[in-house]
Amino acid sequence: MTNTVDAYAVSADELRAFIERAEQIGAEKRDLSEIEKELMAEAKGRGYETKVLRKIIALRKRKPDDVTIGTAVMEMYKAALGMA
Amino acid sequence: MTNTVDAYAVSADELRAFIERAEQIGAEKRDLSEIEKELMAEAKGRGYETKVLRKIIALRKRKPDDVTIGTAVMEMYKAALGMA
Amino acid sequence: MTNTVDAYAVSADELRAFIERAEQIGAEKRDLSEIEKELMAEAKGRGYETKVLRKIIALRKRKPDDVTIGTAVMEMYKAALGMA
Amino acid sequence: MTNTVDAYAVSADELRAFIERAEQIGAEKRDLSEIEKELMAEAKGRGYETKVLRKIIALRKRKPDDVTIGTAVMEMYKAALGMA
DNA sequence: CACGGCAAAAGCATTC
DNA sequence: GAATGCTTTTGCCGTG
Repeated sequence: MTNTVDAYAVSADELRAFIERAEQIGAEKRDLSEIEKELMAEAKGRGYETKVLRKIIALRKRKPDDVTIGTAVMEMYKAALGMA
Repeated sequence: MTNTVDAYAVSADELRAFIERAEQIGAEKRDLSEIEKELMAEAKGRGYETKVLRKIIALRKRKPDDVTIGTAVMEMYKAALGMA
Repeated sequence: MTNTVDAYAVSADELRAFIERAEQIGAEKRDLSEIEKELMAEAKGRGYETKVLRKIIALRKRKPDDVTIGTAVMEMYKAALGMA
Repeated sequence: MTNTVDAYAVSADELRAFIERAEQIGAEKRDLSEIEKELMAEAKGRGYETKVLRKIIALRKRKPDDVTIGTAVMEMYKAALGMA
């Protein structure tokens, strides 16, 4: 027979499982961040400017349309402000 | 003989390699985020409050930090301030 | 009569006003950071370890948070996980 | 006569004063952030794209030289990658 | 479905 | 120049 204690125990196991899986995913993300950091350090050692590298990557990630639209609005605002 | 064009070409290959490796890492991170999202959706379907789940996870991550900061000077300052 | 030029001019004024107000706020923030820096320098001159000071401040900022998250569901989950 | 208790008491007061001043500065910074948030919300309500607004502000904050140098390297990398 | 709030991540500055 | 913490940005989720 299933009583409240059993149900609670099952719930605790399930809860713990969810949390541990989430924490595992978090750990893997942190590993990837570490690898990325090392990669950038290597690039820097090879003479590249990591700041610009990151900008390039961000640029490629965005949809081409977003960039176009974004710059169009940007130009409009700059023009309104008398910026070159 | 190595001329500027060759050097430039090599540089381009190397540059491209760095960027593609970084983008690959980014893709893996996004995959993990997707898996995490699905995990949370599953937890929600099982009746858990994902908001609280996330807080629990954050709490467990912070707990070890509090242990780390137990220096002598810290304890002295805390005592002077009447902190537990 | 309102033509596009006038509308544009008005828009430019408004845009400029928003930006200048934002920049003013940014300047005030930087002033505060500067004051904080000086304060820490003074504390250091008085013999305090600023690193520990900052940790104390961070600790006091987190303490109220722990109280905030004391929901019933949270407590239930923590109990199920054997957390204090 | 100054004994350790008095010296300690004075130190505690001084320590507390430093920390409270720092916390006060932190509170003021948070207030400014709140005001900035409201300002941006107002701008959005007036039809401006806050994302672009922030970029404009960042642009004006940087020294003109920085922008030029940054874009030069950026163009070099983009060229090497065959980006438009 | 747009909006605002919230938590995670990235980027940045500052420290030693 | 490595590392820490802070600020800013980004994505996510619930809500009107």
